[in-house]
Amino acid sequence: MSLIMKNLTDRQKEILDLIKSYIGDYGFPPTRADISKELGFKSANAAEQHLRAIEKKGYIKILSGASRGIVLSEEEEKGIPVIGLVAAGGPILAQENIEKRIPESQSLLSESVDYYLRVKGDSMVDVGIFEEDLIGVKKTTDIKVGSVVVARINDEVTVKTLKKFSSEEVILKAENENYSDIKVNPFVDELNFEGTCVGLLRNLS
Amino acid sequence: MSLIMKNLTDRQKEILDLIKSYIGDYGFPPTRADISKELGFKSANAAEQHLRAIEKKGYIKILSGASRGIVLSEEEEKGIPVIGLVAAGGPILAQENIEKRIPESQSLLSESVDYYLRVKGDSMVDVGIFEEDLIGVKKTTDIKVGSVVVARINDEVTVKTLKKFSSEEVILKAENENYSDIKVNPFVDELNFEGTCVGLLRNLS
DNA sequence: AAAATTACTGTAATTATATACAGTATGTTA
DNA sequence: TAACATACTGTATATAATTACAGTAATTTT
Repeated sequence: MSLIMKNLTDRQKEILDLIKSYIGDYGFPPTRADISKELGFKSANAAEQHLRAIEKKGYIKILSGASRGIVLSEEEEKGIPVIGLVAAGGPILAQENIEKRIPESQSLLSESVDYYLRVKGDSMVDVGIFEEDLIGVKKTTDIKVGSVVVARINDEVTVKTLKKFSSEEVILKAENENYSDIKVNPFVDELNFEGTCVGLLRNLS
Repeated sequence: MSLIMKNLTDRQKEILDLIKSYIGDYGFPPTRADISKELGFKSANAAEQHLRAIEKKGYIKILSGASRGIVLSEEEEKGIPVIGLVAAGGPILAQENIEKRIPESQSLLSESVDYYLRVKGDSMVDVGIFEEDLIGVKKTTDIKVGSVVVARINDEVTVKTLKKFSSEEVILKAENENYSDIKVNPFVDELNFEGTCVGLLRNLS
């Protein structure tokens, strides 16, 4: 079972995914018959019951009487969270850190973005990452040397280029000549990689 | 009448807008009855006839037999065009220049973007605009000194900071010490402002 | 001046859709 | 072990929705 859709059964998740994909294809939600046809149910009521169950768990809202009246719940369409300042101690994606949400950008950035992080400071200006820019972060533990990473050193979140990564030493490079490299000994300091920077968004004007 | 919706009558445009706004509110298109109620028609057939007319003009597709089967046509939801290289001579938004389209980003960039332009060269690196970045351009003739503008000088499109703007001389500044300012005499050279840069998008990884 | 388009009202029929009720079977929780 | 949740089939019905047909009236195009 998925970690995100903890409450939903596999079948229910399958139906929720179908609804989303149907909306993507047609621009409106499926009927009970559409769902049944797609999943091979012989009775439209199978779909109905699943929908009720999914609604009960809060993932959709069924508008009574309206045809195709399936509304994805807030959480489902809230979009990608934008993280401003990260409170010390908690996880980055904690509710208190979420500044707002940006509707899913689809093909906007080629790789999928888990959240946007508002950049503080000018330590990355040489690679064109400026203060107040939003960097698109993909959560991954698969970190590569040379890529821009979001790292957490003793509860402090920082964005830097990964220069060296070995069991004895990790070097994080600031892309600004006024800053020096950060050398971390994983045995001394607590170091976690939150993700890789896969894109950037800037609001001018 | 609007310039963009040239074919549609005011009433038809009103209905098309209603459809879009309804979809925005509910996540699915309205029924004929919904449209009629909203616009005060006493017969659902009034909506039907309008829909047929709008379909005939190519702005929507009506899926026969399907409830709420109104599909916005390609053009209506294609999204914001991405411009790669601009062919000399023609308008920036000419079909041949459109590389792809990005689904409307809504609140992504605070101001509305008319098109994205892929940046060539490194003349703007000092303000964090790198080669291959996409800058969000808003078409406007209301150009301000100090802002990053998209200008066309004798058929060549360039992105620069507007440094000076007077009837005798226009200075466009490259944000890179290796480049010198471009001084344009509007009487000698043909100069057009295509728009202002209101945002930036970058794909890393 | 005729034909077509726009912009509706009104009626009605067919079909599309939601949804209740009655079951069956299996697995899970209290 | 009883109650509940999951995962369906099958039948039926009210209502939601599309959509055809018949008009009226004003405006626009040919």
